[in-house]
Amino acid sequence: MGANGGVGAGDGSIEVAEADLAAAVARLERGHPRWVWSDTARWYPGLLAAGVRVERCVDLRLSHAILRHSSLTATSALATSAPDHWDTAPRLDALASSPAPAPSHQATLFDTLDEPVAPRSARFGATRHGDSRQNVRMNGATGDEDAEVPELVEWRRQREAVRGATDPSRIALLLAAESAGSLVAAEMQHAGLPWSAELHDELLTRLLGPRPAAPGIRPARLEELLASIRTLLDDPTVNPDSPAELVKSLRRAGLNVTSTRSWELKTIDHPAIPPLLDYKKLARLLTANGWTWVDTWVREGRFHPNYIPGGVVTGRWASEGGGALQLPKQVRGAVVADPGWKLVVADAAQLEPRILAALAGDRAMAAAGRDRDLYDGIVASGAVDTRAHAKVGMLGAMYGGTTGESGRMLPRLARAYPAAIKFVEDAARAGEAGAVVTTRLGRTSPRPSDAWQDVQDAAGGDNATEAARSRARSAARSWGRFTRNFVVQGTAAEWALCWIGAIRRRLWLLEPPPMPPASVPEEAIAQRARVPEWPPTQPAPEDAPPAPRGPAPNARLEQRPHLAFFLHDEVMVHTPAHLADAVADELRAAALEAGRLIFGDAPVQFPVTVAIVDSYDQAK
DNA sequence: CTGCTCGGCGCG
DNA sequence: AAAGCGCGCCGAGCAG
Repeated sequence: MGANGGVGAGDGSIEVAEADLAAAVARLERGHPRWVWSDTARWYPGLLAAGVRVERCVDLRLSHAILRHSSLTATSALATSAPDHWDTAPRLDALASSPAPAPSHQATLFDTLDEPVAPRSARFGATRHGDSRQNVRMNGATGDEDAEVPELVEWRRQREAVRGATDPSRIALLLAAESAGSLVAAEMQHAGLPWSAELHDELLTRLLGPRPAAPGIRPARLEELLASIRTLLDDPTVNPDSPAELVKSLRRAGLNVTSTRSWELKTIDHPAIPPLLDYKKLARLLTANGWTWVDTWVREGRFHPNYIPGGVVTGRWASEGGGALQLPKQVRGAVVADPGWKLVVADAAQLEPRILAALAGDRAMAAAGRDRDLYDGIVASGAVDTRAHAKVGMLGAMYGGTTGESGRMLPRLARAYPAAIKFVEDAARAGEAGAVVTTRLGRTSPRPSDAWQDVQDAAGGDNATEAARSRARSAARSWGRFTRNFVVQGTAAEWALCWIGAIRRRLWLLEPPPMPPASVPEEAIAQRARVPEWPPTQPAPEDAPPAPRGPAPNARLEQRPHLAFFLHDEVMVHTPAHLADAVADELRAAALEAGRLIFGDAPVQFPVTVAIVDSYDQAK
């Protein structure tokens, strides 16, 4: 491909220098295309760094993973073909710092108007090792050239899989939501979570004492506690950071413990236990979220974790770097809005049991959650006597708990909500039999491993030992607990993806300027906020002037209300203060939208609690 | 020295 | 309360 700098080549493609890539994407973005690329995590961070936001995309890697395993597309060419590089391609964001040259990956841009309209496409390839240029190739509608574009080939294969699916609308929605989520993930990493290193230091100093001169030196408070522990256990050298050593020391002191878990220690009455529990709590704070953590992960007032959409089998996100999804409540006071900005924190109330009610079509449970706390509603129905019982009982039903309080609640819940309980029981039975289960939108659980199957087979014969049978039963029940939970957790994750996708679109269309001009009253701004449909239906025709929708693609998203954090069923938006109320409304409206997208008119509500705060610890 | 597992604990 | 699901990260301890 020939010319540099946007000059057309003979086949209708253009090629631009890498330095011009973001500008080219920003220009094309005005036509509201759907970018189809190999991997959002590979392509989008660079665009964001250049100040370019895209409206929508297809993430072929994430979509492929769903389609490969979904029971809704099991007979598709994609699912029945041999595994290829789409199954094994690593996420490429991590390779940026790798010494090895990154493999060539392509991205293709085209419009996803339904066939038979042939897509106009642009394509750019990864920079080759030692090559500073980047290709953008604009194709005409001819199919022969398209066939050479691996992304276009894969995209067609995926479309065929969706078209032939048992329920195309479900899987299509899942792919749209997953891809929208990939955009959110990259944008949140880009914008970061507002984090005050100063407040964090104050918090650590208050709890641990001043920062030690070097890592590895215990802070003053830990030294004090250590001295007490050693004295009270009469063991001047015990290291409480070593579970094995500590358990020996405790037993030498006459304490009958089998581990050093906090919950076990709490049942022991001994003077060494309180300082030991304090020590463990503070030592955890120091190692997980202490000064080293701040030095490592907070830069210029932001924590930039790497979110990994689809990183969990159930469809939840994972994260890496800084433990973003495990931020202890202890340190959330360091998450503070910028001056003149607010944090709007929302979480879905009792999301998983509500999801179960909707999945199972359980009208009684739906009614229990209508316009109130679901667990309160379960109590009001007379099924159980306290909210705590309702909660532990429902969690046990969804996780497969059989013992204790949770197990005792199950028969009562089964009487009051037979459809819901049957639903999770059926999912468990399927797993125990080695079958797969599928979420509402079509994400399917993995098959049990060969080792699992071997254990089952070994227990099948007439001469199987009792030990083998017992092992097989145990493994079967364990996998049943997994599949039981998979349908609920996985569908909840789908709801959450739809929620954040809707939030993302709504926030972008919220009134643009970070601060309103002095002459415009704030009320007028809120009223101008408009909400189109999501997922997007038909893009504007190519030859029509694009409708004015939202700010320019290269408006800085971090200067506008934006998602700053997402934690399974909870979101945080960082917003100029004058838009906080409007943001809160959008979060609620987006939740309504997510419920309708996935469950249509099912009479199940998905309420969210919303708090407008200055720091994260002020939320709920 | 690196790389691995384990115990433990943070989150939903 | 610590059972039943899903994760990531830490230090300790061990193997190579």
